[in-house]
Amino acid sequence: MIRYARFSTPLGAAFATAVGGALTGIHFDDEKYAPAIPAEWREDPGHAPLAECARQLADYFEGKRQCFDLPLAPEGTEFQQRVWREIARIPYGETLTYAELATRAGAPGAARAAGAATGRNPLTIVVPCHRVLGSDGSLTGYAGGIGRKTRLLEIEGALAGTLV
Amino acid sequence: MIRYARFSTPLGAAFATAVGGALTGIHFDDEKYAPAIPAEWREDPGHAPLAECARQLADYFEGKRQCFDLPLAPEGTEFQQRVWREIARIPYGETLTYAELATRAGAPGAARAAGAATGRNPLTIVVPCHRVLGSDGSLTGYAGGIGRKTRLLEIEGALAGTLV
DNA sequence: GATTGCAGGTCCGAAAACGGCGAGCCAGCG
DNA sequence: CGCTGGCTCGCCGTTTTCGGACCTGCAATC
Repeated sequence: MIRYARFSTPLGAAFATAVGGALTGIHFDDEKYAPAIPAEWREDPGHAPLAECARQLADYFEGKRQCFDLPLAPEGTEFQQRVWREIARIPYGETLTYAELATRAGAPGAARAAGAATGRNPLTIVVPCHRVLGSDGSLTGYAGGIGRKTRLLEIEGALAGTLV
Repeated sequence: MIRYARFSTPLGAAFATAVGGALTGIHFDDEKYAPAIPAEWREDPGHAPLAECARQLADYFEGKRQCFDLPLAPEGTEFQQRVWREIARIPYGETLTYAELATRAGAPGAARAAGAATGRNPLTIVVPCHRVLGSDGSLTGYAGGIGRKTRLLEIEGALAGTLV
C-alpha cells in the first residue's frame, strides 16, 4: 500500500510517497524522473511520515531547519543506496564534488556513475543531492532543473563565496 | 508476510508456504527448485491454509482423499498459470501427455515449454504434475526425483495397466 | 572556454542457452 | 517384418547473457 501527499513549496508543487511507515519518495511535480501517480495509490496527507515530511520541509524553506529527521526507505541498487547515504551526510550549506562522492561511496573513479546515481535520488532536498557539484564548482545538473539547484544553494548560503 | 509450516510425508520432509490466506508453495525439502527458507518468513503451523494443507495431504497419503480443496495462489507467468490450471484438472489416477497439456493450455505445439512450466510447478502433489507423462508413457522427469513420481502414481493406481 | 578520451553503473533490447517434449529415422534383434 | 532403443532436429516459453547507449564527470589539451 503506497500512500502519498501533495504539498506546495516556494519552488513549486511537490509530493511525497510512503510505504510501511517510511518515506520512499519526494518529488517536484515537474521533475525529470517524477513518477506519475497511479490510481491505486492512496492520498493520505494525515499519514504520520508524510505529514511530518511536509512540516520539516516547510521549516526548511523558512530557514528554521538545517537537518531532517525522517524515516527513509528509498529503493535502488546497492550502489545507489551507498551514494545516497553519502549524500545524506553532507552538512547544510556545504558541497561536495561527484568525484569525492564516488570515493566516499567506495568507488573511487566512478564519478560519472555517482552522477547518474545522484540523478536518480528519489528523495529531493531531504537527501540533498543539490549539494553535489562538478569538480570545478559548476552546477552541472539537477533533476528538478538547474534553477532549483541554484535557489536551494542560495537558501543554504552555499553560493556566498563562489558564484553569487 | 510469508508464513510457512513444515510437515512430514511418506515420501520425505516437506513444507508449505502461504501468503494472504492462500497457499503459494508446497515443496519437498530436497526438491530441485525448493526455495531456501529465509529468516524473515514466519513459521506458523496453525495458520489455517497451512494446517488444512497438511491435513489434506495426510489424508491423501492414507488413500482417503482424491482431490484437494485449498485456496491456491501460485506465482508465475501467465503461461505457467494456464499450464498449472490445466494440470490441476487432471483427475486422480489419470495421466496426460505434455503435448496434450500444451494444447489444453492454449498452446498446441508448445509441449516442451509446457514441460518446463510443469517443472516449475510450486505446488507439488496438490497441483498433480506427477500425472503428466511423455507421449510414450515414460516418466521423463520430476522436480522431486523420478522415484517420488513413480510412488505417487503407484499410490493412485495409475501405473496398473502400463508399467507395473 | 571548448574539445576529447576515458571512466563506472544501470537500463534495455536482442540473442543465445536451457529445459520434466515429440516426431521421424535408422540400426539391431527376434 | 514388427518392435525397441538411441539419435537428430525442430519446437516454444523462460532465463540468462551480452552489448550498446546513456548519464548531474573528470582531466588533459588546444
